[in-house]
Amino acid sequence: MANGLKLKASDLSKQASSADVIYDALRDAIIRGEIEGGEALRQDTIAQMFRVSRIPVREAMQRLEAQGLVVSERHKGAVVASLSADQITEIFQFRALIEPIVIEMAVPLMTEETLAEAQRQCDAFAAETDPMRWGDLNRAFHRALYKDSDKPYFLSVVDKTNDLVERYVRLVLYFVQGMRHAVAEHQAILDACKARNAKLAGELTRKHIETAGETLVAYLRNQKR
Amino acid sequence: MANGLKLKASDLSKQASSADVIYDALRDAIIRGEIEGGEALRQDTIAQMFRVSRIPVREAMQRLEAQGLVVSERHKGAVVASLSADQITEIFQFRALIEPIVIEMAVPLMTEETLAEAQRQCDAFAAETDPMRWGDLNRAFHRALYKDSDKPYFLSVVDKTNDLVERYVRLVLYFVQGMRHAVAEHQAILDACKARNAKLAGELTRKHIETAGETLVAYLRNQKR
DNA sequence: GTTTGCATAATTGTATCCAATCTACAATAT
DNA sequence: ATATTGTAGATTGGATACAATTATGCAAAC
Repeated sequence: MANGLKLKASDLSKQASSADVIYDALRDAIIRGEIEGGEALRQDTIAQMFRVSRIPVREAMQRLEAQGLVVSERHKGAVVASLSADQITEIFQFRALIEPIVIEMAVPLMTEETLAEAQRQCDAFAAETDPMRWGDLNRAFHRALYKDSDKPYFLSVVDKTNDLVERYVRLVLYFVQGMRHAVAEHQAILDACKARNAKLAGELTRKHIETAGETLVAYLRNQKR
Repeated sequence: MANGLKLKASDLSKQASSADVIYDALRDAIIRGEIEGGEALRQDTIAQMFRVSRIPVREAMQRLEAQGLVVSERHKGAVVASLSADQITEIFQFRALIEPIVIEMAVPLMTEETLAEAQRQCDAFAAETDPMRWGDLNRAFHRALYKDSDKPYFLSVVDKTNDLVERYVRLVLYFVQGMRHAVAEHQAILDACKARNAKLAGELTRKHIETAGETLVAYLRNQKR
C-alpha cells in the first residue's frame, strides 16, 4: 500500500471494463475540478478520447448520474452537476454529523501502523508545495483515519459524500484558508487519535468540517456578487 | 399525492427512457424481495421481458450496481446482492444514527397537512390485511415524517439506505413482530411529532430502528442454523 | 432589429451484430 | 478413479448502424 504501485482496489478484485476506466477517469476529473460544474459531457467526444464507442461511455455516465456527479436530460445531454450554496451547506452538515462518528468508532481499533501512516500523510500534506496535490493529500489523510473503523457502509457513504464536494473543498485549500489552518487541525485530530481519545478526535473532526464548510460557503457567497 | 394516480416524480420531470423504466422495475422487484438475493439477472432474459435490446438493460444494471443492489462480475453476469448479518447490522446502526436526526430537523417544519397525512398512513398501515402491502405502507409512513425536513441530501441517503434493507425489513413485519408492535411505535413517534417534541420523536425513531434491527438480525441468525 | 419558420446538423436512444470470455460436459491421459 | 484438456453453448462487452429528438443557422416576414 505504501509502495510506488498505483493500483486501485478494483483492479485487483476484478478486471476493469472500459466503462470502469471511463467512470474512474471522469469521476476523478470532476472531483478535481478539471471539468467545471455545468460543463457538457458529450458522449461522442468522450468516446473518441478513450478510443471506444459510446456504449461504455453511457454506462459510465449512468453511474456518475446515480452518484449525483452529473445530471442528464433526455436528448439534451449530460452536464457536470453544480451545487448551490444551500446544497453545499447541507452536505457539510451531513459530513459534520457522520464523520465524527466514524472516527470515534475507528480510534479504538486504530493500529500503530495506521497512526504512522496518518502522520506520514499529515506531514506530506504540510510539506507539499504543489497546490494541485493538496486535495488528494487532504483526502488521503482523512481516509487513513477512518479506515480502521471496520464499517464499510459508513465508509462508502463518507466517500460518496466527499466526492460531491471535493471540488469545493479544494477551493478552501487553495484560496481561503491557505491550508496552514487545515494542517494544524489535522495534527490536532491525529494527536487525539494517538492518545486514544475518541470523543476528542470526533469533536475536533466535527469542528474541522464545520469550519471548512462555513469558510467555503462564505467564500462562495462573496464570489457570487 | 393522495389521489389514485401512480405517477413517480421522474415521470413528471422528464420523459422516461427504457433504461429508466427497467431500473425502476428491477429496483422495486429487488426491494420487494420478488427477486431473491443471489438470484442471477440475465441481460437477455430481462431484455426480452421488456421487449427491448440489452443496451438499456445494461444501463439500468449499472445504476443498480452503483447503488449496491446488485453485484456483477465481468463475463459472469449480475446477481442480486445479498447482505450478511454483519452488513445488515451496520446498516441498521447507520439508520439509527441518521433517521432520528432527520426527524428532529423535520418536526419544527411539519405542516398540519403532513401530520394528517402521516396519521392516514399510520392508520392505513394498521388496517391493512394484505401482508404484501405492509412494506410499502411502513415505508410511506416514515417518508411522510421525514419529508418536511427540507434536507434533500439527507433524504436521498436515507432512501438509498432503506432500499438496501427493505427486503429484510419486510421479514420483520411478516414473521417476527407481527407488525402490531410496529404500529404502536409508529403512533408514538407521530404523537411526539404532533406535540412538536423533536427530541422525543428522534429518540423514539432511534429505538424503533434499533429494535427492528436487533429483532431482524436475531431472526436471521436463527434461520441460518 | 427582432421574430418566425424551416432545413440541416448534432446529439442522444436503441437495435443488431460480432468478439471475448466463461461454463459445462465430454474425451483423453495418468 | 482422478486430473487434464478440449470443445460447444451460453453470456457478457463492445462496435456499428439507424431512428428519434433537439439544437443551430439562415432566410423571410413583421
